[in-house]
Order: sequence, then structure tokens, then C-alpha cells
Amino acid sequence: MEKNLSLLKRSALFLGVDEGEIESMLGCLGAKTQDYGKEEYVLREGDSPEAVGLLLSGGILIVQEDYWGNRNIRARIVPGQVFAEAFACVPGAVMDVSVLTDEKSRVLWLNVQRVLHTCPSACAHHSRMIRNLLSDLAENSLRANEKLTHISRRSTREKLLSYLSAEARRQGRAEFFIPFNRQQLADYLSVERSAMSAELSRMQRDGILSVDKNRFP
Amino acid sequence: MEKNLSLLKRSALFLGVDEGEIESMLGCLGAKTQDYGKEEYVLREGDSPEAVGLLLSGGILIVQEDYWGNRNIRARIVPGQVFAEAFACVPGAVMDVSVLTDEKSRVLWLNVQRVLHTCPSACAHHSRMIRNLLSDLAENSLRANEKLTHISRRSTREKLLSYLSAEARRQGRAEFFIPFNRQQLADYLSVERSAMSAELSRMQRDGILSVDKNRFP
DNA sequence: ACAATTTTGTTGTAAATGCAACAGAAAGAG
DNA sequence: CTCTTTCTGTTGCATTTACAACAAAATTGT
Repeated sequence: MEKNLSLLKRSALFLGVDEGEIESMLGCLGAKTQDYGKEEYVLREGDSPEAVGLLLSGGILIVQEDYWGNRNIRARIVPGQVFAEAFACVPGAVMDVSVLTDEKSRVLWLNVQRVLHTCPSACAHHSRMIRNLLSDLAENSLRANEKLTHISRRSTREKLLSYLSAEARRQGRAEFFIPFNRQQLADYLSVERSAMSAELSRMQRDGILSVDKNRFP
Repeated sequence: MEKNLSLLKRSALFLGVDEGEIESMLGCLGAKTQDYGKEEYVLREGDSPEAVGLLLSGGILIVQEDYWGNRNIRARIVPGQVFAEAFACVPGAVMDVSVLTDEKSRVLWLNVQRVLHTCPSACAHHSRMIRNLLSDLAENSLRANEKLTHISRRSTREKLLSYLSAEARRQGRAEFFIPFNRQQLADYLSVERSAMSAELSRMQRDGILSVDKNRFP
């Protein structure tokens, strides 16, 4: 659990809360961990989750599937990040996406409704948690906006460039890794995998970038 | 101002706050109104707004323009709605979109940082405001998600159907109006206007829908 | 190390989209 | 009302993408 605590301390949700306080807040939030195997559903379209998930280890994908199994990847969640917070914060909101693991994962479920509905003075840390949740939702909104920037581009090449330069900027160096394989990247950018592969080849031929598996440049 | 108050009372930000309290909160938030002409910038890409905007009258668009003036519309804000809240809530966040009026508009600027940074007990309504802001951000996130659903569709027809059925659902009846003209709708769905017009014609010919200007079906 | 499975890149063809140009309809100005 | 401007739909053509099928490369399990 020590390892988890250090992860929690660095997560957006527990920002500015020291380890001792985190433990008492976990009780307050009815925290429960749950383990999932590889490629297992964590939440399904149609669910109305009451708790937010905080990924402790592994990796999960937020995906949407249309009527004929065409899959669109909304985001990849890495350890320390929170998911389903918007649905958990809007009572009765029905998920139009599913959450599933990409690898063996462990999730910490936090019932934030308790924090939202009881008087903030009931627990000294409630207001801190609410403000952290607010920051998280705001950042979540900025991330969704960023994805909209990528997939609003008209051509596959522009989408790739938009995504890759954002990723390079985020990782803050010339060499960077992307958290997707080719099929997942195509599903993330809403393009066709083979066409995207071909485009990546042309971009390398044109000297715009170089790529070795998931390593750019 | 009475008219404004009744609008504010119905807005997400002041939900559950009665009129008398709203007036005192407005002082607390350093509220200022500002008027804008038709097609005037309210915020520009690169700005880091410190206040959230609440639209009192008129109509505004959240847009993103790429290097060659290709415009993408993120959302249309109608009176009572809030905008730029995610940027205002993440200190230092730089806008990657612009906000401009579609018609003559009046905006109420609210400095929410004061509410976020001082102790919640300083004003009895701070915690209410924070929770309302949280709800608003969560709903904002759901709306961004919804837009992602539309533009992730592969074909123009699918994008139109996804958007139009969502709009019909939201307005809760068979007959509904959309808040965009053809060019704006194309910019919203990231497709080409003339191709979209042609597709709308084909869809009518196929009996999928009927459309008269902005009225469906 | 080998076989089986999955992932990735390549190619050809059909279909869809972007673009440009234009004409009719609608809206706005005087 | 008339003229001007803006908006919308239509069409042809060049370009791009989706789809399917396949081969090469990499990964996994035994």
C-alpha cells in the first residue's frame, strides 16, 4: 500500500494532501480496490457509475463502439489518472463509452458523491477534494478539447502531425513514445489503419519524421 | 437587471441560489458586464482568461482556426450558458480556441478564482458556487464527449445523423431547430460545406429526413 | 528454436471527399 | 420595390480515403 500512497500523493485528486490525510480521506470516500485482467471491461456503455476510478497500475482505454463494431478510442488512462469522473459527478448520467483494460490493471474506486452531497465542513478535507476534482474536470475538458483539435483536421497526415506534435510537446523532448499500437492510434484518430500506415511511410519518405515502432522521431 | 437575474437563477452556475443571494455573490465574484457587436472577438487564441464568461444575451461561437484559416466550430453558446470555464479554472492555461460573437451579445464576467482560492467559509455561498462550477465542468465534459461522438463517425452522412439525432433527443420532439447555418454546421462537423449540402439532399431523396432551412424534419 | 498468432506495411480498386465554379433563393440595404 | 450581398444547392474533376487481400515482420507460447 505504500507504493499506492506515493502514487496517490502525486495524482491530481490528492494534490496537496499529505499521506496521513490521504488515508483518512480514503475511508471517507469508501475507497475499494478492484483487479482486472487483460482486455476486461471495467465499465460498459449504459452504466451510470457512482464512483470515480483511479488507476493504480496497468493501463486502460476509454472506447466508444458504433453499431457495427467500429471502435473509437477516446483516451488512454495511465496509473495515477482518474476516469469516469464526469459521469460520476452528474447524477444519472449514462455512459456512452466503455472502459476496458489494455493490460492487467488495478483500480481504486472512490465514491465522490459523499463528498459532494454532505456539508463541506463535515470533513476538513472535503473542500480540498472538491477543488481537486474541479481542477481534474477542467483538465479533462482541456484534454478532450485537444483530441478534438486532432480529429478535426481534414486529412490523415494533418491528424497525425497534430497528434504527434502535441505528444512531443507534452513529453518535452524530441524523442518520445506513443502509448498506442498502430490499430489503436488509428482508432484514436478516427482513420483507417492501413491508410494511416501508408501515410506514415510517405511522411518518412518525405523526411517529415522517422518512426521505429512506437518511438518518434 | 431583473431580466438578468431570472436568467442567472436558471443558469447552471447559480443553481439553487435565490435572487437575493445572487446579488451578493455577484459582488463577491467581481461581476462585470460587457457588450460586443456582431462578429466581434470576445477572447482570442493565446489568451489566458481569469474570469469565466456567462452569456446574458445574443449568441457566441467557440472556434478554432488552423494555419490556413480553416475554421472549426467547437460549440455554440446560448444565453445562460458559461464559457471558458476550463481555461479560467486551470491557472496559466492558454486558449487554443477563440470565442467570438455570432450576433450582438452581452457577457457577464465572473472572477471565479476568488471563490477557488480563498477559504470556502469566507462566504456562505462559496461552496455552493464551487459545486455548481464542478457540475458545469462535468456537463461541459459530457458535451465535448458528445461532439467527439459526432465527428468520430467516418462518413458525412453518419456525422449528420449522429448530430441530428442527438439534437432531436435534446430538444425532445420530432420537430427541432439547429442553431447553425450550413457553413457553420459543416465547420462544426469538420466536413466540406458543399459535400454536406449534397449529402443532405441525398438523405432527403432517400426519405431519411426532411429539412427546411434550419427546421427538421 | 519452432510454430502459431498478431501486428504492421503495401498495393489495387471502388467509393467518398475536397475543391472550384456557378446559379438560384433568400435576406438585407437603400 | 430594386439592387446588392449572402446563403444554399448542384455539378465535374482531382485527390484522398476505405476496404480487402496479402506479405513481411514481430511477438508469443511451447
